[in-house]
Amino acid sequence: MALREHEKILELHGMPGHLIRRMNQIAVSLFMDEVGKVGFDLTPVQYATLVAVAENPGIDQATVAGMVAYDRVTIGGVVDRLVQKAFISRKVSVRDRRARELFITPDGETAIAKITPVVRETQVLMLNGLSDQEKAVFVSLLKKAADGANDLSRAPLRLAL
Amino acid sequence: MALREHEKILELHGMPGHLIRRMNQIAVSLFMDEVGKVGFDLTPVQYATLVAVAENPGIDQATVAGMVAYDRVTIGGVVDRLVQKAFISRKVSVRDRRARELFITPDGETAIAKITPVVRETQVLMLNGLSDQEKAVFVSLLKKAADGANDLSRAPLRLAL
DNA sequence: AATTTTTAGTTCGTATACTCACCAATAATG
DNA sequence: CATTATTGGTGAGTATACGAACTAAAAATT
Repeated sequence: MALREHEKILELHGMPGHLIRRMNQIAVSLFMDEVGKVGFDLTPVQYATLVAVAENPGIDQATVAGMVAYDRVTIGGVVDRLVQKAFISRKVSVRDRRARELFITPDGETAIAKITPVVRETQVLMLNGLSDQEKAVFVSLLKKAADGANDLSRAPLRLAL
Repeated sequence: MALREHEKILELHGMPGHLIRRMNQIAVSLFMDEVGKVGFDLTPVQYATLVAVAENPGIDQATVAGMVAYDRVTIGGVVDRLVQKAFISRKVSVRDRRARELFITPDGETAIAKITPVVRETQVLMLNGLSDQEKAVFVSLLKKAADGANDLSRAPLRLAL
């Protein structure tokens, strides 16, 4: 490789923020690969949104955004693409004409059924550097950390009462 | 809130992939806030790139990309913005006319000096849901997991020999 | 009931974070 | 030494992931 005489190990590589970003890259990359292998072109965000709609028929976009911890704008775009793929349908609510009610379609149900087992496998695969015991500890700390710092996020998780 | 009668807790919320994404959101959000407070508008990626260039004067873009685990295209854009902010300079290499040698400017040095302490504090803040001992365990598992799955990433970490 | 405030969704703008395809230049191979 | 393969950087295209500002509609307040 060119021009590589004087590299140093950066402090960066021990920082949780940097490591978390790398893990996120790995998780997204793996997700796309594995889901692609079974014939679907779906991102992690699209999958999360699809599941949230499937489990809560008629849910509106803002509530979905809260459930999966995204902002409204991003979810708007994600829903656009899921509608285009015919995995969900969207219609103006009669009760609140500002809101759009979301429903899963038969194609969407099929996609979830086919993809979900792959997603579960992916969750294990992405931690294949850790032992089973370490995996358990890691996930529990991850959960604790995410909950503890939830309010620091721009798009905090918001579950209904 | 509207339309929120029938929400369920999603399986999603226990999945490492989802939790990692949320932690990443939190980390980025916190970084921007804290760095903004001391008067700088710099993203985590821009900071990582800036540090890599500062520690390795004359480094080319592809090598920087490997060091911070990004793809070449993204780093190209990041470097564009850092050059525009006058934090780094870019010139065509004499040894390899394809490559661009990157150097930090005095303004860039100042920025690093001012920002680095804030970044270190941020790393602790984002884990404030964990005890000191848990923080240590978490970071070490994070490192192990990221190294173990490095090859699964689209933009794996590549350190020089 | 009229006004104010809040909320759902979208549009616009910016910055990652990639893929694919391409060009120019270097390195490797016969 | 000529050809092939690889590499550094960029352009085009897609999908997050936000902030700010806007419209329309509903909720809260006076």
